[in-house]
Amino acid sequence: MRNWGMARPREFDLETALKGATDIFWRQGYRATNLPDLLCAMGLTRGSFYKAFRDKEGVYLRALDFYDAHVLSGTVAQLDACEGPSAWTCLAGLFEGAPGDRRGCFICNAMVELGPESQAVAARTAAMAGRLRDAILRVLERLGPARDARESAETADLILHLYFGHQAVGKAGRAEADWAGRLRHLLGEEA
Amino acid sequence: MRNWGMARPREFDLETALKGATDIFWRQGYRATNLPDLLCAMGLTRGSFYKAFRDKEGVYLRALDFYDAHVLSGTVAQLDACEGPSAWTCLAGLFEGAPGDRRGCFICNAMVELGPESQAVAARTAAMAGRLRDAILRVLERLGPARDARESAETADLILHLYFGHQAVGKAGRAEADWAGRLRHLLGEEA
DNA sequence: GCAATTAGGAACCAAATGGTACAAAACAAC
DNA sequence: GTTGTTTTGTACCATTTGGTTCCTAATTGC
Repeated sequence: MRNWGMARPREFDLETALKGATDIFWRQGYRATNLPDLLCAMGLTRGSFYKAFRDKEGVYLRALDFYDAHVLSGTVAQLDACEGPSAWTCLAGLFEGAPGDRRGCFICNAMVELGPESQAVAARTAAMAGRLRDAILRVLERLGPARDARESAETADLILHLYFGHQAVGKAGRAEADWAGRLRHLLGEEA
Repeated sequence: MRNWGMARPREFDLETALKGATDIFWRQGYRATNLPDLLCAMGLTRGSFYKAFRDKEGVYLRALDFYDAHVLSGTVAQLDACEGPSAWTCLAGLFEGAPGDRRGCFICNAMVELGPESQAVAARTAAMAGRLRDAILRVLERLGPARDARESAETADLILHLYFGHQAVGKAGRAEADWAGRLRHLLGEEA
Protein backbone atom coordinates (compact mmCIF):
# COMPACT_ATOMS: atom_id res chain seq x y z
CA MET A 1 0.00 0.00 0.00
CA ARG A 2 1.21 3.50 -0.76
CA ASN A 3 2.37 5.89 1.87
CA TRP A 4 0.80 9.33 1.66
CA GLY A 5 2.86 10.75 4.49
CA MET A 6 4.88 13.89 4.19
CA ALA A 7 8.18 12.23 5.05
CA ARG A 8 10.91 14.32 6.63
CA PRO A 9 10.19 18.05 6.42
CA ARG A 10 12.91 20.41 5.23
CA GLU A 11 14.67 22.30 7.93
CA PHE A 12 15.64 25.42 6.03
CA ASP A 13 13.40 28.22 4.87
CA LEU A 14 13.27 28.37 1.11
CA GLU A 15 12.79 32.12 0.93
CA THR A 16 15.67 32.75 3.31
CA ALA A 17 17.94 30.55 1.26
CA LEU A 18 16.91 32.32 -1.93
CA LYS A 19 17.52 35.66 -0.31
CA GLY A 20 21.06 34.55 0.52
CA ALA A 21 21.60 33.37 -3.04
CA THR A 22 20.26 36.65 -4.40
CA ASP A 23 22.59 38.62 -2.15
CA ILE A 24 25.75 36.86 -3.22
CA PHE A 25 24.86 36.63 -6.92
CA TRP A 26 23.95 40.29 -6.87
CA ARG A 27 27.23 41.18 -5.22
CA GLN A 28 29.60 38.85 -7.05
CA GLY A 29 27.91 37.76 -10.25
CA TYR A 30 27.33 34.24 -11.50
CA ARG A 31 30.78 32.97 -12.42
CA ALA A 32 32.63 34.62 -9.57
CA THR A 33 30.38 32.79 -7.12
CA ASN A 34 31.52 29.23 -6.57
CA LEU A 35 29.49 26.49 -4.95
CA PRO A 36 31.03 26.68 -1.45
CA ASP A 37 30.39 30.43 -1.33
CA LEU A 38 26.86 29.96 -2.60
CA LEU A 39 26.10 27.18 -0.14
CA CYS A 40 27.44 29.30 2.72
CA ALA A 41 25.34 32.27 1.63
CA MET A 42 22.25 30.10 1.41
CA GLY A 43 22.97 28.38 4.70
CA LEU A 44 22.65 24.82 3.48
CA THR A 45 24.78 21.88 2.43
CA ARG A 46 25.18 20.17 -0.90
CA GLY A 47 22.58 17.51 -0.22
CA SER A 48 19.77 19.93 0.50
CA PHE A 49 20.95 22.24 -2.25
CA TYR A 50 20.75 19.73 -5.07
CA LYS A 51 17.55 18.25 -3.68
CA ALA A 52 15.72 21.56 -3.64
CA PHE A 53 17.22 23.11 -6.78
CA ARG A 54 18.42 21.58 -9.99
CA ASP A 55 21.85 23.20 -10.12
CA LYS A 56 23.74 26.45 -9.79
CA GLU A 57 22.14 27.92 -12.87
CA GLY A 58 18.70 27.05 -11.58
CA VAL A 59 19.35 28.94 -8.37
CA TYR A 60 20.57 31.93 -10.35
CA LEU A 61 17.28 32.11 -12.21
CA ARG A 62 15.38 31.78 -8.95
CA ALA A 63 17.53 34.59 -7.56
CA LEU A 64 16.52 36.79 -10.47
CA ASP A 65 12.91 35.98 -9.71
CA PHE A 66 13.50 36.79 -6.05
CA TYR A 67 14.98 40.13 -7.03
CA ASP A 68 11.98 40.75 -9.23
CA ALA A 69 9.50 39.88 -6.49
CA HIS A 70 11.20 41.72 -3.65
CA VAL A 71 13.71 44.37 -4.70
CA LEU A 72 12.25 45.52 -7.98
CA SER A 73 8.71 45.33 -6.68
CA GLY A 74 9.74 47.61 -3.85
CA THR A 75 11.22 50.11 -6.26
CA VAL A 76 8.12 50.01 -8.43
CA ALA A 77 5.87 50.46 -5.41
CA GLN A 78 7.94 53.41 -4.30
CA LEU A 79 7.61 55.05 -7.70
CA ASP A 80 3.88 54.41 -7.78
CA ALA A 81 3.44 55.84 -4.28
CA CYS A 82 5.47 58.97 -4.88
CA GLU A 83 3.49 62.13 -4.49
CA GLY A 84 6.27 64.64 -5.01
CA PRO A 85 5.62 67.95 -6.68
CA SER A 86 7.20 66.88 -9.96
CA ALA A 87 8.34 63.84 -11.82
CA TRP A 88 12.03 64.42 -11.27
CA THR A 89 11.58 64.43 -7.50
CA CYS A 90 10.18 60.93 -7.71
CA LEU A 91 12.66 59.62 -10.23
CA ALA A 92 15.73 61.07 -8.56
CA GLY A 93 15.47 58.30 -5.97
CA LEU A 94 16.44 55.82 -8.64
CA PHE A 95 19.84 57.46 -8.88
CA GLU A 96 20.63 57.62 -5.21
CA GLY A 97 22.35 54.68 -3.59
CA ALA A 98 24.31 53.88 -0.48
CA PRO A 99 27.83 55.26 -0.89
CA GLY A 100 29.75 52.04 -0.32
CA ASP A 101 27.38 49.82 -2.24
CA ARG A 102 29.09 48.45 -5.31
CA ARG A 103 26.51 45.81 -6.13
CA GLY A 104 24.91 47.95 -8.78
CA CYS A 105 21.62 46.78 -10.24
CA PHE A 106 21.17 43.02 -10.42
CA ILE A 107 19.19 43.37 -13.66
CA CYS A 108 22.00 45.30 -15.29
CA ASN A 109 24.64 42.92 -13.94
CA ALA A 110 22.77 39.91 -15.28
CA MET A 111 22.19 41.48 -18.69
CA VAL A 112 25.86 42.23 -19.08
CA GLU A 113 27.24 38.97 -17.73
CA LEU A 114 24.80 36.42 -19.11
CA GLY A 115 22.53 38.22 -21.54
CA PRO A 116 24.31 37.09 -24.69
CA GLU A 117 24.52 33.42 -23.76
CA SER A 118 21.41 32.63 -21.75
CA GLN A 119 17.99 33.00 -23.27
CA ALA A 120 16.41 32.51 -19.86
CA VAL A 121 18.41 35.36 -18.34
CA ALA A 122 17.77 37.60 -21.32
CA ALA A 123 14.04 37.00 -21.08
CA ARG A 124 13.85 37.64 -17.36
CA THR A 125 15.97 40.76 -17.43
CA ALA A 126 13.99 42.11 -20.35
CA ALA A 127 10.75 41.53 -18.45
CA MET A 128 12.11 43.24 -15.35
CA ALA A 129 13.44 46.15 -17.35
CA GLY A 130 9.97 46.45 -18.83
CA ARG A 131 8.38 46.58 -15.39
CA LEU A 132 10.72 49.35 -14.34
CA ARG A 133 10.15 51.31 -17.52
CA ASP A 134 6.39 51.05 -17.07
CA ALA A 135 6.68 52.38 -13.53
CA ILE A 136 8.77 55.29 -14.75
CA LEU A 137 6.20 55.90 -17.44
CA ARG A 138 3.40 56.02 -14.90
CA VAL A 139 5.31 58.63 -12.91
CA LEU A 140 5.79 60.73 -15.99
CA GLU A 141 2.17 60.53 -17.01
CA ARG A 142 0.85 61.08 -13.52
CA LEU A 143 2.93 64.08 -12.60
CA GLY A 144 3.70 65.77 -15.86
CA PRO A 145 1.33 66.79 -18.64
CA ALA A 146 2.65 64.71 -21.51
CA ARG A 147 2.53 66.10 -24.98
CA ASP A 148 1.59 62.69 -26.32
CA ALA A 149 1.81 59.05 -25.29
CA ARG A 150 4.67 58.31 -27.63
CA GLU A 151 6.84 61.03 -26.23
CA SER A 152 6.25 59.85 -22.67
CA ALA A 153 7.17 56.31 -23.63
CA GLU A 154 10.38 57.47 -25.21
CA THR A 155 11.27 59.57 -22.21
CA ALA A 156 10.64 56.62 -19.91
CA ASP A 157 12.88 54.46 -22.05
CA LEU A 158 15.54 57.12 -21.94
CA ILE A 159 15.46 57.37 -18.18
CA LEU A 160 15.56 53.59 -17.90
CA HIS A 161 18.69 53.38 -20.02
CA LEU A 162 20.19 56.27 -18.11
CA TYR A 163 19.50 54.33 -14.93
CA PHE A 164 21.29 51.22 -16.18
CA GLY A 165 24.25 53.28 -17.35
CA HIS A 166 24.39 54.95 -13.98
CA GLN A 167 24.43 51.57 -12.25
CA ALA A 168 27.15 50.25 -14.53
CA VAL A 169 29.42 53.24 -13.99
CA GLY A 170 28.74 53.12 -10.27
CA LYS A 171 30.30 49.66 -10.02
CA ALA A 172 33.70 51.10 -10.93
CA GLY A 173 33.51 54.07 -8.59
CA ARG A 174 30.65 56.34 -7.83
CA ALA A 175 30.79 59.81 -9.32
CA GLU A 176 28.40 61.50 -6.91
CA ALA A 177 26.88 63.81 -9.45
CA ASP A 178 23.75 65.83 -8.98
CA TRP A 179 21.47 63.50 -10.86
CA ALA A 180 18.37 64.98 -9.36
CA GLY A 181 19.27 68.31 -10.86
CA ARG A 182 20.07 66.81 -14.20
CA LEU A 183 16.82 64.91 -14.26
CA ARG A 184 14.93 68.03 -13.33
CA HIS A 185 16.69 69.82 -16.10
CA LEU A 186 16.00 67.01 -18.54
CA LEU A 187 12.39 66.59 -17.57
CA GLY A 188 11.67 70.20 -16.84
CA GLU A 189 12.11 71.08 -20.45
CA GLU A 190 10.16 68.18 -21.78
CA ALA A 191 7.06 67.43 -19.79
CA MET B 1 82.62 37.34 -21.26
CA ARG B 2 79.01 38.44 -21.55
CA ASN B 3 76.88 37.79 -24.57
CA TRP B 4 75.03 40.81 -25.90
CA GLY B 5 73.21 38.92 -28.62
CA MET B 6 69.50 39.05 -28.98
CA ALA B 7 68.98 35.30 -28.54
CA ARG B 8 65.96 33.65 -30.14
CA PRO B 9 63.46 36.16 -31.49
CA ARG B 10 59.80 35.72 -30.73
CA GLU B 11 57.75 34.25 -33.53
CA PHE B 12 54.39 35.83 -32.79
CA ASP B 13 53.34 39.41 -33.23
CA LEU B 14 52.56 41.03 -29.93
CA GLU B 15 49.90 43.35 -31.27
CA THR B 16 48.16 40.52 -33.12
CA ALA B 17 48.12 38.42 -29.97
CA LEU B 18 46.73 41.33 -27.95
CA LYS B 19 44.08 41.91 -30.56
CA GLY B 20 43.00 38.28 -30.21
CA ALA B 21 42.90 38.61 -26.44
CA THR B 22 40.87 41.80 -26.71
CA ASP B 23 38.39 40.12 -29.03
CA ILE B 24 37.67 37.17 -26.79
CA PHE B 25 37.66 39.15 -23.53
CA TRP B 26 35.34 41.67 -25.11
CA ARG B 27 33.01 38.94 -26.30
CA GLN B 28 33.07 36.61 -23.31
CA GLY B 29 34.30 38.58 -20.32
CA TYR B 30 37.15 37.74 -17.99
CA ARG B 31 35.91 34.74 -16.01
CA ALA B 32 34.08 33.08 -18.86
CA THR B 33 37.31 32.99 -20.85
CA ASN B 34 39.52 30.11 -19.77
CA LEU B 35 43.16 29.70 -20.60
CA PRO B 36 42.79 27.29 -23.56
CA ASP B 37 40.28 29.64 -25.20
CA LEU B 38 42.49 32.62 -24.54
CA LEU B 39 45.60 30.90 -25.90
CA CYS B 40 43.72 29.87 -29.01
CA ALA B 41 42.44 33.39 -29.56
CA MET B 42 45.92 34.81 -29.13
CA GLY B 43 47.50 32.16 -31.32
CA LEU B 44 50.20 31.04 -28.92
CA THR B 45 51.00 28.30 -26.46
CA ARG B 46 51.43 28.34 -22.73
CA GLY B 47 55.17 28.76 -22.82
CA SER B 48 55.11 31.91 -24.90
CA PHE B 49 52.08 33.17 -23.07
CA TYR B 50 53.58 33.11 -19.60
CA LYS B 51 56.92 34.38 -20.87
CA ALA B 52 55.45 37.41 -22.56
CA PHE B 53 52.73 38.22 -20.04
CA ARG B 54 52.60 37.72 -16.34
CA ASP B 55 49.27 35.93 -16.15
CA LYS B 56 45.67 35.98 -17.30
CA GLU B 57 44.89 39.11 -15.37
CA GLY B 58 47.87 40.88 -16.88
CA VAL B 59 46.63 40.12 -20.37
CA TYR B 60 43.19 41.42 -19.47
CA LEU B 61 44.65 44.77 -18.48
CA ARG B 62 46.67 44.86 -21.69
CA ALA B 63 43.48 44.08 -23.58
CA LEU B 64 41.79 47.06 -21.96
CA ASP B 65 44.73 49.19 -23.07
CA PHE B 66 44.47 47.76 -26.57
CA TYR B 67 40.79 48.65 -26.65
CA ASP B 68 41.65 52.14 -25.48
CA ALA B 69 44.34 52.60 -28.11
CA HIS B 70 42.44 51.13 -31.05
CA VAL B 71 38.68 50.89 -30.61
CA LEU B 72 38.01 53.83 -28.33
CA SER B 73 40.52 56.02 -30.13
CA GLY B 74 38.68 55.27 -33.35
CA THR B 75 35.38 56.27 -31.83
CA VAL B 76 36.86 59.46 -30.42
CA ALA B 77 38.46 60.31 -33.76
CA GLN B 78 35.12 59.74 -35.47
CA LEU B 79 33.39 62.07 -33.07
CA ASP B 80 36.07 64.71 -33.50
CA ALA B 81 35.92 64.46 -37.28
CA CYS B 82 32.15 64.64 -37.54
CA GLU B 83 30.93 67.61 -39.50
CA GLY B 84 27.23 66.88 -39.40
CA PRO B 85 24.69 69.66 -39.28
CA SER B 86 23.94 69.15 -35.60
CA ALA B 87 25.25 67.45 -32.53
CA TRP B 88 22.72 64.65 -32.53
CA THR B 89 23.74 63.59 -36.03
CA CYS B 90 27.27 63.02 -34.79
CA LEU B 91 26.31 61.38 -31.53
CA ALA B 92 23.71 59.07 -33.01
CA GLY B 93 26.53 56.91 -34.35
CA LEU B 94 27.35 55.93 -30.79
CA PHE B 95 24.00 54.21 -30.54
CA GLU B 96 24.12 52.31 -33.77
CA GLY B 97 25.69 48.88 -33.78
CA ALA B 98 25.77 45.76 -35.90
CA PRO B 99 22.49 43.90 -35.36
CA GLY B 100 23.99 40.55 -34.33
CA ASP B 101 26.76 42.03 -32.22
CA ARG B 102 26.21 41.14 -28.58
CA ARG B 103 29.65 42.15 -27.36
CA GLY B 104 28.42 45.45 -26.08
CA CYS B 105 31.00 47.99 -24.95
CA PHE B 106 34.17 46.54 -23.45
CA ILE B 107 34.44 49.45 -21.04
CA CYS B 108 30.94 48.84 -19.73
CA ASN B 109 31.50 45.07 -19.55
CA ALA B 110 34.71 45.54 -17.58
CA MET B 111 33.16 48.06 -15.21
CA VAL B 112 30.31 45.70 -14.40
CA GLU B 113 32.31 42.49 -14.14
CA LEU B 114 35.48 43.65 -12.40
CA GLY B 115 34.94 47.22 -11.32
CA PRO B 116 34.15 46.45 -7.69
CA GLU B 117 37.06 44.08 -7.12
CA SER B 118 39.92 45.38 -9.25
CA GLN B 119 41.36 48.81 -8.66
CA ALA B 120 43.35 48.51 -11.89
CA VAL B 121 40.23 47.81 -13.94
CA ALA B 122 38.28 50.55 -12.20
CA ALA B 123 41.00 53.08 -12.91
CA ARG B 124 41.36 52.16 -16.58
CA THR B 125 37.64 52.09 -17.27
CA ALA B 126 37.21 55.40 -15.51
CA ALA B 127 39.94 56.92 -17.64
CA MET B 128 38.41 55.55 -20.83
CA ALA B 129 34.96 56.73 -19.87
CA GLY B 130 36.49 60.15 -19.30
CA ARG B 131 38.01 60.16 -22.77
CA LEU B 132 34.68 59.31 -24.30
CA ARG B 133 32.86 61.95 -22.29
CA ASP B 134 35.38 64.57 -23.33
CA ALA B 135 34.87 63.67 -26.98
CA ILE B 136 31.12 63.94 -26.55
CA LEU B 137 31.63 67.27 -24.85
CA ARG B 138 33.70 68.57 -27.76
CA VAL B 139 30.93 67.62 -30.17
CA LEU B 140 28.39 69.45 -28.08
CA GLU B 141 30.50 72.58 -27.80
CA ARG B 142 31.53 72.56 -31.43
CA LEU B 143 28.14 72.04 -32.98
CA GLY B 144 25.71 73.53 -30.56
CA PRO B 145 25.76 76.93 -28.90
CA ALA B 146 26.07 75.96 -25.26
CA ARG B 147 24.35 78.03 -22.66
CA ASP B 148 27.30 77.57 -20.36
CA ALA B 149 30.21 75.21 -19.82
CA ARG B 150 28.63 73.51 -16.87
CA GLU B 151 25.49 72.65 -18.74
CA SER B 152 27.47 71.17 -21.62
CA ALA B 153 29.50 69.06 -19.24
CA GLU B 154 26.38 67.72 -17.60
CA THR B 155 24.80 66.94 -20.93
CA ALA B 156 27.92 65.10 -22.04
CA ASP B 157 27.87 63.07 -18.85
CA LEU B 158 24.24 62.29 -19.39
CA ILE B 159 24.84 61.07 -22.92
CA LEU B 160 27.79 58.99 -21.74
CA HIS B 161 25.68 57.24 -19.13
CA LEU B 162 22.91 56.81 -21.66
CA TYR B 163 25.44 55.17 -23.94
CA PHE B 164 26.56 52.69 -21.29
CA GLY B 165 22.99 51.84 -20.44
CA HIS B 166 22.24 51.32 -24.10
CA GLN B 167 25.20 48.94 -24.38
CA ALA B 168 24.16 47.01 -21.28
CA VAL B 169 20.59 46.54 -22.45
CA GLY B 170 21.82 45.62 -25.91
CA LYS B 171 23.63 42.58 -24.54
CA ALA B 172 20.32 40.98 -23.59
CA GLY B 173 18.56 41.72 -26.87
CA ARG B 174 18.65 44.81 -28.97
CA ALA B 175 15.55 46.97 -28.88
CA GLU B 176 16.10 48.75 -32.18
CA ALA B 177 14.70 52.05 -31.04
CA ASP B 178 15.10 55.33 -32.84
CA TRP B 179 17.92 56.65 -30.72
CA ALA B 180 18.93 59.23 -33.24
CA GLY B 181 15.50 60.76 -32.98
CA ARG B 182 15.54 60.65 -29.23
CA LEU B 183 18.93 62.27 -29.09
CA ARG B 184 17.81 64.95 -31.48
CA HIS B 185 14.82 65.52 -29.30
CA LEU B 186 16.94 65.59 -26.17
CA LEU B 187 19.61 67.83 -27.58
CA GLY B 188 17.38 69.93 -29.75
CA GLU B 189 15.71 71.36 -26.74
CA GLU B 190 18.89 71.89 -24.80
CA ALA B 191 21.70 73.13 -26.91
C1' DG C 1 6.91 -0.91 15.72
C1' DC C 2 7.42 -0.94 10.71
C1' DA C 3 7.34 0.39 5.90
C1' DA C 4 7.56 4.32 2.97
C1' DT C 5 9.34 8.65 1.80
C1' DT C 6 12.07 12.61 1.88
C1' DA C 7 15.81 15.80 4.00
C1' DG C 8 20.57 16.28 5.50
C1' DG C 9 25.40 15.68 5.31
C1' DA C 10 29.81 13.89 4.30
C1' DA C 11 32.67 11.30 1.22
C1' DC C 12 33.67 10.98 -3.18
C1' DC C 13 34.48 12.00 -8.30
C1' DA C 14 35.91 13.25 -12.97
C1' DA C 15 36.95 17.18 -15.29
C1' DA C 16 38.63 21.65 -15.73
C1' DT C 17 41.28 25.38 -13.69
C1' DG C 18 45.42 28.58 -13.86
C1' DG C 19 50.14 28.06 -13.54
C1' DT C 20 55.08 25.79 -13.57
C1' DA C 21 59.20 23.02 -15.09
C1' DC C 22 62.09 21.81 -18.32
C1' DA C 23 64.18 20.37 -22.46
C1' DA C 24 64.61 21.41 -27.28
C1' DA C 25 65.15 25.10 -30.62
C1' DA C 26 66.64 29.41 -32.69
C1' DC C 27 69.24 33.17 -32.78
C1' DA C 28 73.85 36.61 -31.89
C1' DA C 29 78.59 37.14 -30.57
C1' DC C 30 82.88 35.26 -30.76
C1' DG D 1 81.37 25.34 -33.88
C1' DT D 2 80.83 26.85 -29.15
C1' DT D 3 78.65 29.61 -25.68
C1' DG D 4 75.16 32.41 -23.87
C1' DT D 5 70.45 33.86 -24.03
C1' DT D 6 65.79 33.82 -25.00
C1' DT D 7 61.59 31.54 -27.15
C1' DT D 8 58.69 27.64 -27.75
C1' DG D 9 56.09 23.66 -26.81
C1' DT D 10 54.91 19.82 -23.95
C1' DA D 11 54.40 17.39 -19.87
C1' DC D 12 53.15 18.05 -15.53
C1' DC D 13 51.05 19.87 -11.16
C1' DA D 14 48.06 21.09 -7.16
C1' DT D 15 43.85 23.09 -6.57
C1' DT D 16 39.28 24.05 -7.49
C1' DT D 17 35.22 23.21 -10.07
C1' DG D 18 30.22 21.67 -10.19
C1' DG D 19 27.95 17.55 -9.30
C1' DT D 20 26.81 12.56 -7.51
C1' DT D 21 26.47 8.75 -4.17
C1' DC D 22 25.03 6.91 -0.32
C1' DC D 23 24.15 6.40 4.32
C1' DT D 24 21.66 8.31 8.23
C1' DA D 25 17.87 11.05 10.29
C1' DA D 26 13.20 12.56 10.61
C1' DT D 27 8.64 12.28 9.64
C1' DT D 28 3.64 10.05 8.32
C1' DG D 29 0.44 6.28 7.64
C1' DC D 30 -0.73 2.05 9.26
